[in-house]
Amino acid sequence: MPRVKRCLSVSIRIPAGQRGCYYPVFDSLRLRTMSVRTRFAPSPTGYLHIGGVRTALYSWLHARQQGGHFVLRIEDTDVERSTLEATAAILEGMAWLGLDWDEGPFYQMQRMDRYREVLAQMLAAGTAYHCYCSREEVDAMRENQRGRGEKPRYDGRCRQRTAARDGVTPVIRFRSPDGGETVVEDLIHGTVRFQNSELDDLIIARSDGTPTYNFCVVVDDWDMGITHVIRGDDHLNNTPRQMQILQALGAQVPAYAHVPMILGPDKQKLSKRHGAVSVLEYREQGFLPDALLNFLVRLGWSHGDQEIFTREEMVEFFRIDTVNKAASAFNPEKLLWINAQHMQRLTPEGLTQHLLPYLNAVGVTESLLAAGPTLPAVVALLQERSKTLVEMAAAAAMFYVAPVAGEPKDVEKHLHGQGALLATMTQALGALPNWEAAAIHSVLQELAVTHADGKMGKVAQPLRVAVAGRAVSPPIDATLALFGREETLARLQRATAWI
RNA sequence: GCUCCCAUCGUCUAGUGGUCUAGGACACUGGCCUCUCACGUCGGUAACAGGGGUUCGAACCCCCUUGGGAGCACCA
Repeated sequence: MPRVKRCLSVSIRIPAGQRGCYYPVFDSLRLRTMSVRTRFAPSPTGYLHIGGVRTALYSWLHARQQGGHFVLRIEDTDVERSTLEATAAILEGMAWLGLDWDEGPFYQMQRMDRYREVLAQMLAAGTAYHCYCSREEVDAMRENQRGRGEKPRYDGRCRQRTAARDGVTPVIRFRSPDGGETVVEDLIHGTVRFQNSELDDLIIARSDGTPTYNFCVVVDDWDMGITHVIRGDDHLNNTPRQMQILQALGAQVPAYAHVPMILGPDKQKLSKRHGAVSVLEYREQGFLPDALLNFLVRLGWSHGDQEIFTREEMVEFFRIDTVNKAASAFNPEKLLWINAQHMQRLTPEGLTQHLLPYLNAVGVTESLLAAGPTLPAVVALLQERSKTLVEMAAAAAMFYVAPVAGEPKDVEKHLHGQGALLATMTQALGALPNWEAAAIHSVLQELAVTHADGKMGKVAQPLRVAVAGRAVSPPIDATLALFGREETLARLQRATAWI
């Protein structure tokens, strides 16, 4: 058994019989004085999905809150599946969300020399060895073990081999400890014990010399001085292996936090059929980055009864060790609600900045905007009746582009046979001394009394359909105020043709 | 098959042995507000997976069962 090194969050128990030492070893002093370094390490084999974003967020929050550093690392060693587009999408997604990194992005493909160097060291130190077993041989071994109801694992038959086997380029395997146990002190899951006998000698370099995932991660986390590895809990089973390699290297073992995964609304694994899984799709759908982050941070974590968090509050209140252990289901309705809440809390000016691209997307150009009412004023009216920026852009368009035709259903219901009323309204509004919401409101109220038994709805709805083209809009007085008199009268005039 | 993880309303969660006839939020739903749509506001429906322990006392501790999930690659 290799010498046990001191490390941060692990202890190794010597099997009964070999008396003596228990290496407790939680160096709390060191943990407190060492500056925090976390990382997010996606592999660029697809879009940046929502589950990845949450682990990125947790890592980022922990680093920001502790005044530490957040490192971005791209794990692109799977040459077959990694693409430049995916890398670009990841960076763009992170940037959109404002999850800024202090170091990187580092690319594993650019670190090959370093991996080979470490590999050579391990070979020399005897913590790794060449294995000449053929795939067939290993497959047969596993087949056999499965047949006996055992967990398939390499039996270490090349450990003692000193001579090369002709015509075979060997892989390199890690020489894992035979007995005892490896204990992960996970910040989220607590103490998790693994019997070392469960872990076999894993391949750390392929026969073509390229290093494998578990090895690269270890070397990178070590080199980059990562103090807290925050990642999906699908990696919990990899952790003891990584810890063993770290120990064999004489490196300090970081603290681990394995965050549960995100499930679809049906509690099944989140996939495309659940709708959007890529972050950038959420941007397209009109979600505010802070709202998405707020939703994600609450999925598996809470701070009293608080639901809405600003970015600053997240950084202040978030604690990685209070994250829930159980997987949680993605709830689109709640995301929508949180987004609406964030939209309401922004100032009209602030929200306007977010809205601009979406307006352009629906054809409201800069020049149309310049010719119409001031945008923050429109935003202020729409702010508490829009759940997404897309929805808001659609509603705002009406202020800059007059409807060419009324919604048939609404015209039928509210405008049909109202020619006289429209004419009266046109006249009354045209005669109004000052064009402002309160004055418009008074006029409409008078009209309601004189023409509609005092029912405001009987006046407001026909008017609304006439100027907005549909039966839904912000309060009609405020809407007309923003249109301006000229535009309002023009629209009324045009609407007479719809009747 | 083996190893590991997980388990409170439909969903996200609060709850760490008595203050729980289990709290909040989304969704759903009834009322109020109201020119439409929203917002807001007041109310309602709705949960400790099951079984054993431990204890004077268990949602909280232990064990088992059940049900989910992950891993067991020359993928990451």
